[in-house]
Amino acid sequence: MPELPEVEITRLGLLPHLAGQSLQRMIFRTPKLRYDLPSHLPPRLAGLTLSTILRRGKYLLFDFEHEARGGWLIVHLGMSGSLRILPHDTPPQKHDHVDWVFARHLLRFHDPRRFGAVLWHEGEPIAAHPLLAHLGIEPLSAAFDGNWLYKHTRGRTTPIKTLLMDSHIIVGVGNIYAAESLFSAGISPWREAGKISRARCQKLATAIRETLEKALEAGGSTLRNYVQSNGERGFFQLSCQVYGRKGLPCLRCAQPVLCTTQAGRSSFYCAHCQR
DNA sequence: CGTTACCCCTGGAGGC
DNA sequence: TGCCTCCAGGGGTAAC
Repeated sequence: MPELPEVEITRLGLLPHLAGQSLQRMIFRTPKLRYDLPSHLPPRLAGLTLSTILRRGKYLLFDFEHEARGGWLIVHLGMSGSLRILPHDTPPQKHDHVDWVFARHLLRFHDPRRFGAVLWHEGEPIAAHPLLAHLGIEPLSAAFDGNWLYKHTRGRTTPIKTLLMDSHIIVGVGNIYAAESLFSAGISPWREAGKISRARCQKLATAIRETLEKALEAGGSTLRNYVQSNGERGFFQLSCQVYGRKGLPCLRCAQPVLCTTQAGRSSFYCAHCQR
């Protein structure tokens, strides 16, 4: 479910409630998500204070840096994961896999499909973690623009959509926002990445940035409702131009939106508007 | 090295 | 109502 904007909104939602709080204990109800849980989270994590939460791609990085015995809690939401702040006595429900009991709040990880990841990292800079070390550029960073995209697509024969979703090149762009960005830029998801002109790379880079920022903006409005004792907070739904609209008229030209499969993922696009 | 196939899971939708 | 099949927004890993 979550792409970069949803993960960032999660980070912003958690931060004011957890920063500066000490972790009292952890509760595991599931032996493993993507990775084994207890073996990856040392009990001595309890007692540490959370200083801040960072994000790299779709990974949330909880900074428990504290004198000599600190480290980082790494959380990835996978396809269906979510993190919520809850009152201490909230009974767990189905698929509530992990609790971090802080002094004032409970942080709870919920993930029906269990593709999420929870890991602990210490002893080296967080950027050195094997899952983070080879991640690509942040699409909202100043360094990401048309020139960067042009340079890094040269020589690539893979379809542009596949490249956009490759986290070793660009992080955070998932299936929905890849489709929406390509529609916005008028580029076919099947276009060979290395053959896209500099001008169109510029257009695409802008489209990616604007698509993500628009989603962030939409999510920002839900922040004040972040703390809920029950029910689904639910991720905001960005209204999609092409994603999920197979067979429906293109909102630009009214031709039916197509859906094909690329690298095992569905690709929605308009063959008339996207070349 | 670049690219692709497969796999980890559950739940919801739609067909019969 | 029930059973079956297919599909889902991620991403690491193995294999070519």
